Amino acid sequence: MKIKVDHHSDIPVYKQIVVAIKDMILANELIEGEALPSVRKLAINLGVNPNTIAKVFFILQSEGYVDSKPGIGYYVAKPPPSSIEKRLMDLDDAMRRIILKMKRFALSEEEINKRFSAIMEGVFENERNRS
Amino acid sequence: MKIKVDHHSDIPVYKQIVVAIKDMILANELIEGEALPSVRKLAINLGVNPNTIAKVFFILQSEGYVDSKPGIGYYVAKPPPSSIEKRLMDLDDAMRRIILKMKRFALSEEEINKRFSAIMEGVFENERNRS
Amino acid sequence: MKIKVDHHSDIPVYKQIVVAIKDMILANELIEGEALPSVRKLAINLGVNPNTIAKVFFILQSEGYVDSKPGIGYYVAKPPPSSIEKRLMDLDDAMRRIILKMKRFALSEEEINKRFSAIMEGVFENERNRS
Amino acid sequence: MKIKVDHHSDIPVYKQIVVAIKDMILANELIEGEALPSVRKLAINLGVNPNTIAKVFFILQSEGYVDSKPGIGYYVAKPPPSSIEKRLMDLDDAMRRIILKMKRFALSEEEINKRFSAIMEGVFENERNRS
DNA sequence: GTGGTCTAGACCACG
DNA sequence: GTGGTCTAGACCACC
Repeated sequence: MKIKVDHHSDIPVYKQIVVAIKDMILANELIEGEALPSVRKLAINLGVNPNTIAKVFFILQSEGYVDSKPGIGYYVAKPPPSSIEKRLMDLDDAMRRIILKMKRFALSEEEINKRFSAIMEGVFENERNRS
Repeated sequence: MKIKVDHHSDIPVYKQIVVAIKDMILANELIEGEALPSVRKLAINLGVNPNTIAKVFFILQSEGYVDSKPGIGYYVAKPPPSSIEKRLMDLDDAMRRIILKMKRFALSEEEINKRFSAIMEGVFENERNRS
Repeated sequence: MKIKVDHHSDIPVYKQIVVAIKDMILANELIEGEALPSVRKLAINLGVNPNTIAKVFFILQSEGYVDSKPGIGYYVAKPPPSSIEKRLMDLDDAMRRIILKMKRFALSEEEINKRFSAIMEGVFENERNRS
Repeated sequence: MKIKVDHHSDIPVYKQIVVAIKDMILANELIEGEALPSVRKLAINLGVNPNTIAKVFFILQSEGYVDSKPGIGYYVAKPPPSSIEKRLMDLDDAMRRIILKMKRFALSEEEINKRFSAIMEGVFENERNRS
């Protein structure tokens, strides 16, 4: 399990890991029933304190993303329905905020469209080349 | 000077204010040479401690966005050239990250385009109505 | 870590400590990766408020001299290259200013040389005795 | 009367002006009996507050560098004897401190001598060319 | 324990 | 009035 942790970010480490794992589950990169790494292993793997990972799993469990089998470990649960839609709306909001900032910096509708297209180009170029 | 401060955000108050003022300068909403509100007044205005504002101005000054005349007040300085370009690149990066997340959640290129257009629609509808 | 702090100097305490630590790093008396004393301990050690030390480390970090691992402590970073050269040029400038003052007080080139030699004598006498 | 005032220095403006005028007197650039500019004129000239200049003159007078003729103005007095020697010892001290810093940054006696000579060269080259 | 942030309140120098 | 500094003390997140 590969998660980038930024110790200098304002977002606390445990939150970074929580959303990273949530996103893996929502993106079906972790499938229902799959076992999560042990607290200790993940802690070493990510270079953080085991307490931090324990907190992460506690939060994920309380929000219904994972189940615990005491003495054995944690398993991916079925994510709450509509959680994916909610996540997408958050992304929409984030996108809207960025667009508003660009607009504030005097970028025209056209210029913003151009920037967006350039980024999309970069993100999807691999697929196109492959086909 | 109107700045929204969220005391419950992970981003510390002083940083929220720093970027808010930076963006006002970069967006030319504050123009070079203009006087900023005094530390104490802004502190009362935003409902934070004067020390917090002092820290904000200290950082803005060390980054070259404002200049202080001790005993008189703070003034908007000429922002380092290319700082606006750098800011726009940061926004591009943020947008790219959002797009990648959407893609990861199995949205197709087309679907992402649609979402983006819908947001742009919302942001620019006023202008279009006016014309 | 021994730093002399003069509370009656015009130079603010936090700046005195900043340059003292910077110079230790530039002089390789603190080596890269070495842990610095904790904020609280150094504060007690130097007889100043923890906030003052926090400010010191904040500045040193923003200038790239140290790195923080929140919850663990501060560590000496690799100082920006050429920072030592810049420091030496500052010293040259200071020396030039002194020489100009002496000249202004009607000291001849010869007399200034003599004063300089006398000082050098005092500074390096130990070494010479040893050899 | 030309004095450089640095509003961003840690040394308060009034002190900067005090030593500047003291040095002019010690260097005989202002001679005994000469009239000093009026408080208001000097304030405008240097771009500082008249109160600051008043304080400067007050200090200079209390240290015996100037006399006041109430209702008329300030005049250069005979500087306290040996004040010039004291000033030179201060300069020696400053020079010694610089040399010690250089030594700390691993410069050898030879290297320091070289730097000093280079600076002296620069300071005295005009004279030599003239002769 | 550590760093990071914030508040409250004080004093100084300067305008 | 202004900025600049410092103290005292608190709370949080993280190790």
